[in-house]
Amino acid sequence: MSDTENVERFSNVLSGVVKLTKTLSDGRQQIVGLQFAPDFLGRPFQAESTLTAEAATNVELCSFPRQALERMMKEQPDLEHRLLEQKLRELDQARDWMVALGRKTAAEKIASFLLMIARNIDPAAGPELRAAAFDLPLSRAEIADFLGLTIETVSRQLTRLRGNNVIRIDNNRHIVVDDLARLEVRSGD
Amino acid sequence: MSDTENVERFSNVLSGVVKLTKTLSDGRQQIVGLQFAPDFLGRPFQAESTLTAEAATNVELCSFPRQALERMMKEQPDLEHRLLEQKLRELDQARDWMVALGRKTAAEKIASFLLMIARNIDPAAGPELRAAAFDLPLSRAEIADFLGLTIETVSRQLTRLRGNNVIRIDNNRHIVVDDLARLEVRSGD
DNA sequence: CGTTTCCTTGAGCGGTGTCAAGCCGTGTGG
DNA sequence: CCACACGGCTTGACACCGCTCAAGGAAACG
Repeated sequence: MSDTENVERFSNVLSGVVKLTKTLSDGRQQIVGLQFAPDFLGRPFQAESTLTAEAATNVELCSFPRQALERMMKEQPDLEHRLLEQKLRELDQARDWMVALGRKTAAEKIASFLLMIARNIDPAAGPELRAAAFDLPLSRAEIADFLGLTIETVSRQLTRLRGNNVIRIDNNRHIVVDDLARLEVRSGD
Repeated sequence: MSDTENVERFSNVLSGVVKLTKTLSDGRQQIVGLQFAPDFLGRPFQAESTLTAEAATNVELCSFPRQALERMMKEQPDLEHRLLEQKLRELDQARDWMVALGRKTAAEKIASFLLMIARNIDPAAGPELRAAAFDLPLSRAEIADFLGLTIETVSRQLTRLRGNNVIRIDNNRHIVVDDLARLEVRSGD
């Protein structure tokens, strides 16, 4: 399952990573959100703005039509409350990335991105893990679209982190971070 | 009233513009949201992330403590629903700006910013107005923090738009746009 | 007046983009 | 099994946009 998803439906992400993309008329793209399990997926109450949801990895979804959701919310106010909390979290995340996009250097963006993946990819991991190993859910091109960079800059910055022994890279996708604190230092926060 | 506001309280913006700012440890700042009348202001259900709300212009607020809001929401589910819709709009706006921050040039950022102000500053104006005149609610430094640029770049791009007769500038703050379509062409969307 | 703050303008530099070449792993067909 | 093509990634050379640093103008205010 790595196709574009219809946003007129709603889903829970059971496993995998879904990317939310916006595209300018001349083709420039920006990934504006990543949804990990067990996030909720969809935008109720309005015609969607020009937003595309696409699987970034193999994804398992629990999906149902818009009307079903809105009916369920009427019957069960608790559901609307949980939806609100999820959307508030997404808003916080979006604003964190705005700082990265607007004010961080390429090196800081890459470090922040790796940290964010390390902390989200394993749902079981607590907030205070010291090391991490994971497969990148995005290609270099997708990372570039997420960070507002080019493929080449992403590649150069990853090579640089490897050269400084902050990360190891296997198969272009698998990343090992022995000391997350060293990444954090470079994330600019 | 142009002071920092306590985010442990909640408010309706009755008039004026409030800016939401995030700051990195070394002082770099990014404005992550602008709230116009009649927007709602505040972040329920959780310790606030590091977000500062500050009046950008003279502002009138209708403010009340956190607990009052959460009590009112329990009693009146409709309120929680309206809050959800507002937060969904804020999320859409945040994602629009992520595209601007990540993928637009300085010139496009400035054009997009002016368009956005023109459309929000007068709550009465419909979506299809052809011309606009308004006072910028932000200083050059604040515009820079909003667009991920420097003061100098903001100034140069505004001068350039004036040189091309797309806008007129009085008193450094008052902007006149005779043809919004010409701005839209330069906004990159 | 002088001072301050905000803004503009210029000169030069650097980080990131652009363009181009080549590498590596994988799949495909002979 | 090899030859080849292909996509994803890396690396290098160079250009340019936007940043840095610096000087000075304009308006507000003492």
